[in-house]
Amino acid sequence: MRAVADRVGVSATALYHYFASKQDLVDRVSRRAFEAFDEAVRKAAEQQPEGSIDRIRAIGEAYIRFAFENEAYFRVIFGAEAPDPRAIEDLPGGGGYPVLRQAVVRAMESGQMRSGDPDISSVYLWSLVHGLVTLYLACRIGDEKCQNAQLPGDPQVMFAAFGDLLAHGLRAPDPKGP
Amino acid sequence: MRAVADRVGVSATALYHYFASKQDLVDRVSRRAFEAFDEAVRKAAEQQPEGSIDRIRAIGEAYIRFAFENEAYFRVIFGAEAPDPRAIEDLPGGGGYPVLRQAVVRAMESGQMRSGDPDISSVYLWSLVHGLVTLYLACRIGDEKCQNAQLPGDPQVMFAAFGDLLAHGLRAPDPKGP
DNA sequence: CTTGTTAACTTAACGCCGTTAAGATTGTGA
DNA sequence: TCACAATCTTAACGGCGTTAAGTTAACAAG
Repeated sequence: MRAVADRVGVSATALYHYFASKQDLVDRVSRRAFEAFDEAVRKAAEQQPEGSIDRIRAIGEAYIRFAFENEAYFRVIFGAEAPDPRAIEDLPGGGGYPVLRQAVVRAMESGQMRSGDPDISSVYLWSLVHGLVTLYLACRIGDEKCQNAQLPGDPQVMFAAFGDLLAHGLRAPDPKGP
Repeated sequence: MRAVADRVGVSATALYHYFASKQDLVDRVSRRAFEAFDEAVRKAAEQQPEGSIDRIRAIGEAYIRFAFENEAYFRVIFGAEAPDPRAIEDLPGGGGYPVLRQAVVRAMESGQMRSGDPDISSVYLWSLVHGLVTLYLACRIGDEKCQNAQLPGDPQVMFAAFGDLLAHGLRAPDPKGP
């Protein structure tokens, strides 16, 4: 609080006229973070045709881009400093999930994506990208410090490398045909 | 430190004969957490045949199980309170990655998994499961508080629901055949 | 048995933190 | 002009991680 107050040029206690507590201040910053995050994902999605796989890819890329260009924001959103977990759904944008889900539904309707429960597929994609981001933030895969230095250091590159697995799965094709 | 000291029945400053600082204490606890995590994943893997898809599935299930049965440990391992990110690779077990990678290599050799860069496939799986866990820890998907209450509240169930997507991918099969 | 040494532990205190209490200053509408 | 609310200040409280200095217990060497 004292540091924030200094930056604003005010005494620390003055902040308590605007924020009930430090947690309240953090919560309100994190709400802004959610808005920025949601906007970034939404804008990226809109630049690709509805119902396309490209749109889903663009959402994933925007997710990753935002996380690394606004690492502090991303940590506020999904880190341990975040407010009560349950609150996330109440925040603007719902963590980007609704945009993704909508894109998945449309892609299924257009026939570009295999149809099924859109929530399962959406959470699948969401988990994959979110996990990729948090692993890269936690572990710096591909760094010289890392035992897997042969891996791409750029999560976007890694995400691109996922393309084939995402599209066709991990299982070896049945030699007798599907 | 004072709380820990109370639990041990000792004054807070006495701890500084065993730990250089609070961070040092946390680091040493987190090293234990890594060991427990690695052991849980390794044991689960060993109960399934080498080179099988089941072994890979078991690793994923163990990852999820550990995270939820030892949530505090998991947060220490992957949370923001963790020590310097780069250190993760130096810790025992490497966050479970080597076990997974080995299982993937074997599954490719046995022909059960489509062959390719084992690191890409391993990080793919790792990201998926890790993301699933962190999303469930952060957002409690499927809670009554959540807008997606129709989703399974149990991450293991969700993971099981991923099976088909993992195996065959998201893309609609080409009507003209592969 | 004494003595010196070392490990284990204590109390007192420092500086920092979030926060509260009480009062001062300032601008505004009647 | 005066009351009032908004805005901001200083002083201080209790809690934190941590340091300094001193005390106690155990034990090997003479």
